[in-house]
Amino acid sequence: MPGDFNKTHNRILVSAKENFLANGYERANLRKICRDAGITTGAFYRHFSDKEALFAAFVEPVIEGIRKIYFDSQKDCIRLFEKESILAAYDITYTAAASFINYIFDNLDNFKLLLTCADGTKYFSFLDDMVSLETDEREKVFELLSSKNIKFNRIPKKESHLLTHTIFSSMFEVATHDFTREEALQYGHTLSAYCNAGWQAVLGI
Amino acid sequence: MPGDFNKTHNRILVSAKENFLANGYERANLRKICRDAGITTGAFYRHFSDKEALFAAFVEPVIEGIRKIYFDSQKDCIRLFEKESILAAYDITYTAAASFINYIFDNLDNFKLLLTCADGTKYFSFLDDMVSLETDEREKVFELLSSKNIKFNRIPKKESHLLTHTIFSSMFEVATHDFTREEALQYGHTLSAYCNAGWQAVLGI
Amino acid sequence: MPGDFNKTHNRILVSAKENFLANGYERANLRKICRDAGITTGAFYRHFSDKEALFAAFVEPVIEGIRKIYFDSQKDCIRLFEKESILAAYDITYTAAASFINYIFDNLDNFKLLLTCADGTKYFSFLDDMVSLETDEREKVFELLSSKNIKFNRIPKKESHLLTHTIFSSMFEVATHDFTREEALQYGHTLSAYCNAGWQAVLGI
Amino acid sequence: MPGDFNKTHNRILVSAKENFLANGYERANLRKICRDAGITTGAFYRHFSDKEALFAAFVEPVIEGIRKIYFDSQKDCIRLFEKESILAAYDITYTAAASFINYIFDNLDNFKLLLTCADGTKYFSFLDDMVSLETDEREKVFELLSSKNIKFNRIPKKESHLLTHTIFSSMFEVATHDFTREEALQYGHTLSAYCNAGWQAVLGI
DNA sequence: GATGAATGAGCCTTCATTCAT
DNA sequence: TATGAATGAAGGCTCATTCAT
Repeated sequence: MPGDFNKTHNRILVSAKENFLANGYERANLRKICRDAGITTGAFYRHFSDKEALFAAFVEPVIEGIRKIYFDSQKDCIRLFEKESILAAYDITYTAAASFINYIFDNLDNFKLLLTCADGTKYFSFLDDMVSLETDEREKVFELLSSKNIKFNRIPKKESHLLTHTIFSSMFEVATHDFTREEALQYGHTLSAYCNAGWQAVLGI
Repeated sequence: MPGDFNKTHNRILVSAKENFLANGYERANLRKICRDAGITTGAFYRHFSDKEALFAAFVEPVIEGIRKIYFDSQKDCIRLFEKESILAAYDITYTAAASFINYIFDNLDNFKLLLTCADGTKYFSFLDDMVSLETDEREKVFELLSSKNIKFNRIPKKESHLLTHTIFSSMFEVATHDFTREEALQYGHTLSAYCNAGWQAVLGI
Repeated sequence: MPGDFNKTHNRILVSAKENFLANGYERANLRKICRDAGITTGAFYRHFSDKEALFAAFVEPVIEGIRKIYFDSQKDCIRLFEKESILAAYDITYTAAASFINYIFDNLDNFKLLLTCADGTKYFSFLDDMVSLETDEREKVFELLSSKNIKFNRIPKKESHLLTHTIFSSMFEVATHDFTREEALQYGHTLSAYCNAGWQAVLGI
Repeated sequence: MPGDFNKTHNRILVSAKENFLANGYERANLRKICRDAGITTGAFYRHFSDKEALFAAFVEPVIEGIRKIYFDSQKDCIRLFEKESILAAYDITYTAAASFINYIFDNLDNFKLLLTCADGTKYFSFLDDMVSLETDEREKVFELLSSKNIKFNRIPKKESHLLTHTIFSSMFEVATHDFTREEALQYGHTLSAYCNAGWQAVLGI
């Protein structure tokens, strides 16, 4: 048996995805994953260094991916805000939301794993990490506004964090609530409107 | 030591809370909980029928409590909406948020357990259950609006569910982000403003 | 609470009988027995030295009783055989069976305990002990027959033991197969006929 | 030691047989069984799904086997009885007993386990199940006799059950009373004679 | 390179009995 | 004398990982 490395590798991934999705990282049984993949446990360790590395294979690429999308849209946002106006920045959230959602749907299962099955791995705080990222950016925007002498109701960073959590958690949840891509994109629009209105009400701008 | 039931019981609770908070329900080790409480594992079972019952002792009372508060404020909301106007109903969200947050802070650790350590117990879906409750109520309000011939942009139930998730998850998160009660109450106000504006934008009323 | 010793003692017995009958000696839970009896485990040890002593309270008297009945009927049997004939001895088995069965029904629950719930106690071999007793007696009868020059087909002691087992086990089983006393007595007659015919066929007398 | 599956498997079986025979199913300690087999408890579960499955490995094959033998000899018996006479049917019991006893001796330890160590498993009622089987068959024979207008003393089913118990229990007991195969076969003959005479006496035919 | 048997610490739970109060 | 909390060893079972072959 020449054991086509790639074929085996893929069979492991297929089996692992199924098992992780069904039971979560911790409750998923590595030996069952191997059994379902038609390999031995020993063979597994030729493909992945351990259970967490297997999980990482699904999750790390999309973390990278979504962060890249985030940073890009963040840059756009800042640029727009500086060159044009807050309103333009608000406007761009619709596009940003669509980018996010499209990327999520391009990698749907991986996001399901990341968002609902990561308990017990180092990725458990993914969402909160994204939120922290955005909260920090938002603080910078607040500084910018202040430096431009634009009056607004500055809220504590803690509040900003939780309000931000709102957007991200809600956007990612389309992955876990059986939305089609179309429904999700539609929802992205609704969510942007909702959040933009919310921020305007809270900040006064 | 002849054993004072209440003292031991409390020591178990203290130790359990610590361990559950630190590791989550499943990873928490019952024997360590006992060791930390200064008793043997055998003694434990005089106090609780099993590990899940121990967890339930923290969590069940506050589930009951918060549901009661929810239903009460829901009734108020409907009454106001019917007797007066939507705006009055929007207004009441500030009070409702305060009630929630106060209750959460009256039972802070229990909510931390419920919200972040319940994986592996039957309480894991608490938040989503609350959201489903509220989503159903919201559907009823939509019907009411329709029956009153009030024009609004009715959104799909799925979207409503996720938007609703936003509020609850955000409110409960004050329990897990080291807010003081005052900060939390202040945030409750902000969140209400944010969400009210959001809903108005989305529904068009 | 003056704690009427006898009342408590009886409550323990009632509870124990129920629990032993339902689960057998080993699987019966002493703390449940105490709970059902409305006493504490500590109090129990004032009444019985341990779990086995509690079981013995049911079982030892009837072991004594049935052995006495056995020895009495055995004596009668020998006497008859010596004074009269083998046939007379065969005849007396009908009376002996009736004595046994009546005694069993006078102490029905105790025999159920002894016969079906004694696993894990020193009484587990009660039936076999009875059989051994009778087998030894039968050997003596065989000697007697030989000494009288009565010809018969002497069978190995081992066979005698198993054949004897037949009678005892079958007789005791009326206790555990929901016979009424009348049905059992009737069966006792049938069984005697069956066994007498059997022995005659086997021994040739 | 890289582990030879079959060797280990056999070591487990050897150790398990010893421990089950010595202590019965429930009191046998799985960890001791493993220790005696020279493996860890974890290794055990590669070979058997649980403790009961280990016990079943001994016992299930011989339950199947003895039932097959029973049904075969039952068929022969009915055929003979219909084609020839009751007497022929009585005659065949000698052969049937020999078949049983030979099969028992071909699987001696397994029958010891089944007959004396099965308490706490689902096989505890094996003997009674066999008896019920035979009692039902006997009822059919009674019907047949009636339909042929053969006069006989029909006894209650309850009595028939207990009388039948006699044969089976006695036959199986050769497994647990240190008979050699020859002694047992000899005893099988005696027992058949005994029971045939018994039934003739009781039924009047 | 692949196998798969073995590891071994870990898990929650049970229970007859003891003994300070 | 009665209480009942506590003992503590034992029970069956799980599982990611290792390593001789």
